[in-house]
Amino acid sequence: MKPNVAELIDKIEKLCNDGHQIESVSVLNSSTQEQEGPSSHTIGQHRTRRPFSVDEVEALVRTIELLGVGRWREVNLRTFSDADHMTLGDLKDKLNTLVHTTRIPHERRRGELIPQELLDRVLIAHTLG
DNA sequence: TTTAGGG
DNA sequence: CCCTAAA
Repeated sequence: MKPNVAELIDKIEKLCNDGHQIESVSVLNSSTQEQEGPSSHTIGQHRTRRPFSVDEVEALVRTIELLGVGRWREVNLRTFSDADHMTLGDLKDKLNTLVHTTRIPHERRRGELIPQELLDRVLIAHTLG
């Protein structure tokens, strides 16, 4: 039988984190603050790049599985409520890139649930590199 | 204001 | 990430 989500997530945490586990699906400002710095997200014509951490991707996919595709507003509130630098568009864009980088052929109409296949592939991708 | 797509 | 027509 193929490994379930819980196992994959657990494996990821052990490989990527140094012990900072997660409890629920919510954003955690772990040590993925990158090299930007506190004042990086300041003004400017455009926001600076902000790579999603593995935890953020995990939280995003899990929440989408729960609510369905297209409910970015809800996803944002449920999972990235405190992440001010996260916009609804960022969430939408992230799902698009994930689906494409993992090469998952799948119609993502509004309200449709993201298959666990996505989470699996995403986590595996992050695990193997 | 949020969705949904293209830029 | 940004821009923005539609809803």
